[in-house]
Order: sequence, then structure tokens, then C-alpha cells
Amino acid sequence: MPAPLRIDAQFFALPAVARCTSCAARPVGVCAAIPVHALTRLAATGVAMRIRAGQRFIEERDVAAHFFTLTAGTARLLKMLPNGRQQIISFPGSGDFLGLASQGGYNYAAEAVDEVRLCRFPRDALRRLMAEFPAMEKRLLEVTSYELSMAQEQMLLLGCKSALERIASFLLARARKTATGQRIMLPMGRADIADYIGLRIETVSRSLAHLKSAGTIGFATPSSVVIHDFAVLERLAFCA
Amino acid sequence: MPAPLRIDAQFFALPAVARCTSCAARPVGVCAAIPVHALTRLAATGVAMRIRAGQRFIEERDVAAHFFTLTAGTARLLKMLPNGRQQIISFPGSGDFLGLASQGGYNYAAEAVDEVRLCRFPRDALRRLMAEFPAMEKRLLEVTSYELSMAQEQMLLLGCKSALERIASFLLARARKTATGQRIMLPMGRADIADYIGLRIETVSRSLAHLKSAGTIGFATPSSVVIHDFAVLERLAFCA
DNA sequence: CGCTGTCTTGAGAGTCCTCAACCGTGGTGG
DNA sequence: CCACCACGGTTGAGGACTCTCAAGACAGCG
Repeated sequence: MPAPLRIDAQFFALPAVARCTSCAARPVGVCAAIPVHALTRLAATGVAMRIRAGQRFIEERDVAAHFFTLTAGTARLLKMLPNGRQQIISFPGSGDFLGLASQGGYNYAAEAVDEVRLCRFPRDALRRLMAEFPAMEKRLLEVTSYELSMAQEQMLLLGCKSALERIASFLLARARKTATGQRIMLPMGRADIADYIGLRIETVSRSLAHLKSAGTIGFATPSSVVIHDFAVLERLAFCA
Repeated sequence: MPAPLRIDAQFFALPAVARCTSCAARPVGVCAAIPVHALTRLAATGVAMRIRAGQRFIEERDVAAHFFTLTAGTARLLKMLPNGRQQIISFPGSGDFLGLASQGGYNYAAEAVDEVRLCRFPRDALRRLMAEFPAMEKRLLEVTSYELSMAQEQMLLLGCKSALERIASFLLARARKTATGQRIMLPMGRADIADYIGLRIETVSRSLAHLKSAGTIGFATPSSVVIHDFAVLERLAFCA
């Protein structure tokens, strides 16, 4: 039986006006399109939650009753096949918006990779927000359009690239996303990486080991990578 | 040197009011969001063109100066890698909208599979239309969101499925899209199919031959397929 | 300290790719 | 009219890359 989702008590300890203005995701998320004077109403329609690592909070094909804004942690979006195989679509993090459903049901399941914090809103709140603030709809189109271009880039990876090229692309994308110089953290395990780039876990491990023995990358721990040679990774990822 | 794009003379022979009202793509495309009284203005900002089979009409990474609505034929959207490999993203047809660019440049190239007819509009016309008709923006969000879910489905195919499962999925998707009962036409060649589902041309041919010898499908010509057993295809495509 | 889970490493097998030849059709020109 | 060629599609043999199965290494935790 799945554990019940937990309300975030810290959130409700705050005065309503501060719930959104103090949010880490506010400057980057779709909420940025909501003017300050309306944030209190926004906060009133939402529920802040904490999702434990591994816990699922969106079920594929469920009626899309809510939408979500992540405020901390990393999630994984995945599609399952009856034979047990699964494809991870993306690893959304703080500021990312979830829950656009193209025909009534969610297109993917969502699970927490590490502890995730998010705000959950009822779907008709989204409709009302979009009607009232056209900037919100515009922002949503931008975000969705960006997601689409990322998905297309991933199709290129899955359709054309070798194991080593996939790993290089993945590491570079992580470095770009988290922008922490040479050191990048991988909150997800090898199995998640494998499901994301269309390989088996052993192949991921072997490819990483190969890059390490070539001196291109190094490991502090299995989830902490240091990139020694960006040029090599870029040449691999670009398939030049 | 690429051949110049051709203006469609037939289009300009029509009175301006009829150019959009008589358009085959109008009921299904994003133009459906434009009220009839504004169609004359819409037609005035657009240029109708015919693209010969094989001709490219969008170049990857070019500045996204236009957007397009297909009115006839089939196109292919593709991303190229320096090593010559390419991934086909989708096969848009009549009614489909092209040209949303997430950061200034087009994310893919577009080429005509067979003879394509389309309407080309300047990008700022899109901005003005969206400002004036919120329904247009809403429609665009719906369309983009649907594209995203299709892309995610394709990621599942590229990341998880075997050659036979990919072919079965492709045939079913075609049957669903064109909705012509048992007989489906494949305007694209084997090479395009291969680039779309992440296989080599020989593997596509072998997989089709295998389905044929199993009695699941049949061929009138290489581009005309008859599906004899939907159930088998569905079992393969869903990986059950 | 043993256990559990994740990650790594090894050996063998399988699927798909590569290279190559062959087939059928449509168009061209002698 | 038919030979010829070009092109797309099919078929075959061998090889490469990744998967599968299995065992070992390592860290975290009761």
C-alpha cells in the first residue's frame, strides 16, 4: 500500500502572504507570471507537501486533477511498459512545473528521487489563473515549448548515440543544469540514469568507468562526479 | 545550391476571403481559433507555397523568422549529428503547425516527404494573433502539449522497445493517424522509417518481412500496407 | 558484525549493425 | 522496342555493441 502524501507543516506555519513570496521556485517557475498582489490567493488554493525519497505522487493515466510546482529536491517522470521496462522522461527539479495532461489523464508517473517539496494546486485553479493572467498562459507555453525541445534532443540521443556518447551527453546536461563548475551531483542512482538514457545499469557503470580510466572524469563518491576534461565530453556528446 | 521555394499561384488566384475559409487544414489547425471575420487579415499576412518532394524548407538553428501551417502532403522534421546520423522527430501532415522555436532558432530541419503545401506567416504575425485572440494561444498550448506527449511516447519506444515492437508501434500509429481501416499508406521511404524509430534500413525491411511472413500484414506495394491482424500488432506494440 | 542495497566487474549470448550482393520498378535513350 | 541505368527495397553473412546472468566489492545500518 502506498504511503499517504504528507502535508508540509512548515508551509502552513508561514503567514499566507509569505508562502509564495519566500518560495525558492517563485523566480523561475510559472508562478513568476502571477503578480505579487495575487500571490495570497494563489497560496490559498495550493497545498505544500513533502514527498519522501522513492514515493510516487503522480500515477500514469490517473485523471489529472492537480498540477504541481516543485520547490526542492529532484523527481523522476517515467512511463512503464507491461513487461516491466520503463523509460524515464526527465528529472524535474526546483522551479519545474508538472501536470499538463494532453487528454485528461497524466502521461507519466512521477516519483521522488530524493526528498521533494512541492505545491499542489487543483486543476481548475490553473484554468482560472490562466483566464485572469494571460502572462501565465504565455509562460506555460514557453515552458512547454522548451520541454518539447528537450524531449526532441533526448530522442536524438536515444535514436542515434552510442553508450559512451549517451553518458557524455548526460553528464554535460547535468553540468549545464546545475551549473556548479566541475563538480556535479547525481541525486539519482545508476538504475535511473540507465532508464533515462536507454541503457542497462551495467553499461552505465562500464561507460563511467571507461571515462574515469581515460582521465576525463573522476569520482568522489558514486554520486559525485568531477569533470576533468569538458572538451572530450563535448566531442563525444556532439558525435563529432 | 537549394532550389528556391515556390509560391502557390492557385492560392493567390482565390479571393482573399476564400483563401482560409476553403482551406482543408482550417478545421483542425491552429487557425481554427481565429474567428471568420478575421480570416481575411490572416490570409493577407500569409504566403501559400508548394514544396517539392525532398526539398528542405526549415534549416535547423536558423533564426525562426516564420511559422507554418501544412495544408497538404507529409513533411519530416529531423535533427542531424555531425557524424551524419539523423533522427526524425515526427512526420507532420495536413493541419499541423510548425515553427515554435524555444530559444530563437528552429530546433529541427523540415523537409518535404512528398509534395507539401503550406502557409507561411511572419513570426510577429503570430505574436499579434495571440495578443488579439487568446483562443489562439490556448490552442497553441494544447497543440504543443499534445506534441510533447507524443514525443514522450516516442522516447519510450526508442529507449525500451525491440525492432519488431518498434515496427508494430509505428504501423499502429500510422493506422490511427490516417484512420483508413486496414489499408495504410506510407508516404515516407524505408530510410525515413528507420531514422524515425531508431533502426537501420535493413532492420526495418527484415522486421516488416517477418510480420508479412507471419501473416500479420501484407503489401500491395512497398508503400501500401494491409493490416491483417491488429491484435498481434497491439500485443507487440504494448510489449505485453 | 552481519546484512542489505547499490555499484562494479566479468564472461557469454543475442540483437542489431555493417557490408555486400541481389531484385524489381521506372525512367532514359539508343 | 528494348537495353541500360538509377534507385529503393530486400536478403544474406559476419561482426560489434550492448544485454543478460552471475559474482564480487563497497558502504550504510540495524
